[in-house]
Amino acid sequence: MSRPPQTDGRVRAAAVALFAAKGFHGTGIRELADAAGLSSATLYHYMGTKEDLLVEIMQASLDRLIRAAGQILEETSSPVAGINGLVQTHVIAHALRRAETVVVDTELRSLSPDRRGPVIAQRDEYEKLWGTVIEKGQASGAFEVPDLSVTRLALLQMCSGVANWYSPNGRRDLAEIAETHAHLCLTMLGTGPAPDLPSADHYIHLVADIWGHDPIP
Amino acid sequence: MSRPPQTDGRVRAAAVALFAAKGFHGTGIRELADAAGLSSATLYHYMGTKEDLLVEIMQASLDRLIRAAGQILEETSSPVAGINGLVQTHVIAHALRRAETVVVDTELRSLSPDRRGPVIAQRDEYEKLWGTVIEKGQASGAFEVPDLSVTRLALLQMCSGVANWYSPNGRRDLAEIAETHAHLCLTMLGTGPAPDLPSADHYIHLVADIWGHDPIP
DNA sequence: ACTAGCCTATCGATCGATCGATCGGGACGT
DNA sequence: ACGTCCCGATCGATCGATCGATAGGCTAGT
Repeated sequence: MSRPPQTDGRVRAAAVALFAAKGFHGTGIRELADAAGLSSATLYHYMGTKEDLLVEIMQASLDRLIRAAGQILEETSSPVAGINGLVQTHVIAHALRRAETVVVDTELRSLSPDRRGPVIAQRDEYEKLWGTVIEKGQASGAFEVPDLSVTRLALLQMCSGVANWYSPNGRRDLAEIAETHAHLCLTMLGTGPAPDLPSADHYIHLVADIWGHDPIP
Repeated sequence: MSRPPQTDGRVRAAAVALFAAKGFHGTGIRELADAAGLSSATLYHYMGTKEDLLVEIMQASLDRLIRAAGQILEETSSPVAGINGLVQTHVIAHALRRAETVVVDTELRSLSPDRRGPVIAQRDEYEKLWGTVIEKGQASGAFEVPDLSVTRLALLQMCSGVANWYSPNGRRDLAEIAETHAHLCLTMLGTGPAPDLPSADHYIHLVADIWGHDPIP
């Protein structure tokens, strides 16, 4: 049932973990090779340059976020339900795959200028999905926000922070954390209590479908 | 009026800027020496190791945040006014001194384990000030939050994010941004409209007093 | 069935460059 | 003469990356 560990995947998994823990420039290729169970020479059979590997990791992660958001926006109609889904999914992904999301959130500055553009474009594409929903909520009177883009940035930043402190062994369980964030965000947007929203479990399954079910958190 | 550029300050300023822009491990000491207008050998006349320099920068920054927060908590009585002050000051400091705050927020992982403890303790001390105010607000019925520590983390993360995108040449001016964040935070905490809070200018002056008035933002 | 040719996966050795850090000594003010 | 400030030269270590070589497996031709 569970996939046998392919070398290519081992390299990427090791890189995600190390880049998240010690930073891109703080991780040497020998260290990376050791973690993947290879020599540093063999590493280059599975990747281009070290920067290529970083770009692939970031783009794959952003691609999953964008796909998840698109799926949510298809299955919801109201802005309230949309934000609820975006927030919970974002929080759950940042908790269960905190290594790769931390890399996306912290290593943009490690990219050379010519590699940075496409990654930033992908990030902007994702953030634009949030902006659109917030704007619709504002237009329909469901939300009441003082400033659209400041609010969008504040929401995203707040939800991304989960990756910095979530622990699977922690006091609170994931569904609780996701729902708390959704509640905080919707309150911040000025909505009253919202009925009939999907439970956190729904979004946990959605994340598992897109990111894979492996118990790596 | 303005202080003549002291070499020691030039070194620290250059380090803050470079560490923020390229990361600690992404900044070489020759690069740092160039930016400070010195040789790499002379650099060591003004600092210990490169890691010593990083620790000093982080501790100085956290010390200022703690002093600012302490000053605010002295001059306010209600939790609403307290959070308003903490949020606005945090936002303004993260905007006007975004380089040093970015270093604090992103380079903890670059510290060796024995240097990390004291810095984390300082960060925890600062965050505890927020936690105490939130707790008092919850106890007095001024706030209505689903989870004290998740809320504290969400608030802090959201306000720190300003350092990632603020630009002095941007569309919105700083007072506007700070007040928007205060409004979002207080709404999130479930308070109604709060009268008689100090304007953002008050906190801009407070930040200038503690961080210095230099136009380096 | 045997083999020649090719592809994938792997490694030890090593490349030039850069890393953080140190040395001995010069210049200058007091 | 002593302390402060400064640097060129250089240290050993490590960096990211490439080299040539080897072992094994698959395929095609005979």
